[in-house]
Amino acid sequence: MTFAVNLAEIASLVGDPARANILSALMDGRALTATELAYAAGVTPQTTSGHLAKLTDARLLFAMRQGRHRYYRLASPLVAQMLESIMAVAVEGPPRYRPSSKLDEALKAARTCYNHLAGRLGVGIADALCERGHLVFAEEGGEVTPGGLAFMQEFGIDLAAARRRGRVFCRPCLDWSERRPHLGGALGAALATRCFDLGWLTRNRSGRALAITPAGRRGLAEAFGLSL
Amino acid sequence: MTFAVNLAEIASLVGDPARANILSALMDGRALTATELAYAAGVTPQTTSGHLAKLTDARLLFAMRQGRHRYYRLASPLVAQMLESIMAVAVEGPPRYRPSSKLDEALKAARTCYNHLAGRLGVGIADALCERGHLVFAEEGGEVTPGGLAFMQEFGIDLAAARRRGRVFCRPCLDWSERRPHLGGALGAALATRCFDLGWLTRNRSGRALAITPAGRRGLAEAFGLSL
DNA sequence: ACGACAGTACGGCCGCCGCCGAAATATTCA
DNA sequence: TGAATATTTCGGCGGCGGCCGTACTGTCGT
Repeated sequence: MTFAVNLAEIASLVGDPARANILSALMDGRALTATELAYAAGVTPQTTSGHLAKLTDARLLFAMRQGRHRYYRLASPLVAQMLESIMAVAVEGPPRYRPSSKLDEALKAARTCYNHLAGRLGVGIADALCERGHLVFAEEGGEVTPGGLAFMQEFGIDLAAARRRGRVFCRPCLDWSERRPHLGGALGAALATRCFDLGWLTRNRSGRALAITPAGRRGLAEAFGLSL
Repeated sequence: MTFAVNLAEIASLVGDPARANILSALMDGRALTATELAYAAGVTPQTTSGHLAKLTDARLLFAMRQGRHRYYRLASPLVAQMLESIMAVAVEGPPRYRPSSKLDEALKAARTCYNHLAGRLGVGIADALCERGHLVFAEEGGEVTPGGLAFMQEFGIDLAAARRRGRVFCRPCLDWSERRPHLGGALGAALATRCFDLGWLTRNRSGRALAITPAGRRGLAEAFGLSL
């Protein structure tokens, strides 16, 4: 049962609260320093250092030195996908007492998921795209229609660059707060990037929650018919 | 950080070797008794009982009494998907010494993945379907073409019943041994069931590995052009 | 060169949790 | 009813592993 051994090994790495916090903080695809992660994990830097070493050894994280800092990021989209799928199970979990903090509320509204948009915003955009026939999620995996490609192009997305990334182009990604799919993959990432470039969305400092700017409010309403 | 707490909670449940063995044994979607799972986990029934209680409390497993037996199965396809995604990360993992046992070899050749086909067999079938234009996995999620639907119908699959299941109809599922997608979702399950019904495949006792019958060898060659 | 800061080893403490043996409860079969 | 089997509960043992304090190695700025 060598496979199950590996299964347990990876899962137990995620299974520690401090490490789960670290991974969770990296879910937006950014790279953070060891000290920042120590703060996110809620333990001392020494302890964090040990955790980071374990996660890096297991190839869940990738570290790059830059001066006297060490930036850590998730090793691959596969890792982000794994964390998402665990989240999806976790929120379905036992009917426990679940006090929803203000932070959680912000996360539910709009956040990044690895590098694409999630939360009510992400699902809303996906819904709008589906409704207009730009995207088909219906019963199968997901596909962009020719009309959808044209729409994306006009929206300012470099489709050729997105395809070149080597990642899955269009992936439905189960949103753990909305329990419905939003747009992932390279296209989802490109769409998110474009929204940032347009100044429609800004990252909350130290968090995955996103804020929608006034311009974003207008733009999203016009482009996708969203009223937020 | 209430979300990360749940993340760690679920992951740590999977992170114990005994429990990972249990979950792994249930990955084929069947329901097994506590004693069978004790054997699979490699621990005594008492210990297993404790593990099963934890997994059931967390809604990873679902238990149903039947006489003096208690049958346990995965609580939902979501759980199976989570386990798959952890596996996917695990096999990409560190370049450790990985002795491939005979059992592993059998698993790599053909196995069930929750309730559809995986391993070289599963990937081979998916490839054949793609090659003939019955299925499109290329860059996006995955979709069955009209021709594919007709093929499935002719193959003896009740498409209406498959659609009614409430599950995703056609899902690409990353094969952790082949590292390429095979056919999952309700359609994948229906296809697997049909192969069993035709007597092409038989389950290995106490395991997810599958054996291909002589009739199966002929049938798979004829229907999908597979030479195994 | 020196101090400040980021990050990393080392050592010891402590608590959680998995493990089993023994025994209790439940259900079937004779 | 009584024996057999399936499963659970309880109690105690043992070890792994996370935690921090202390101390060491780099790297930057002045």
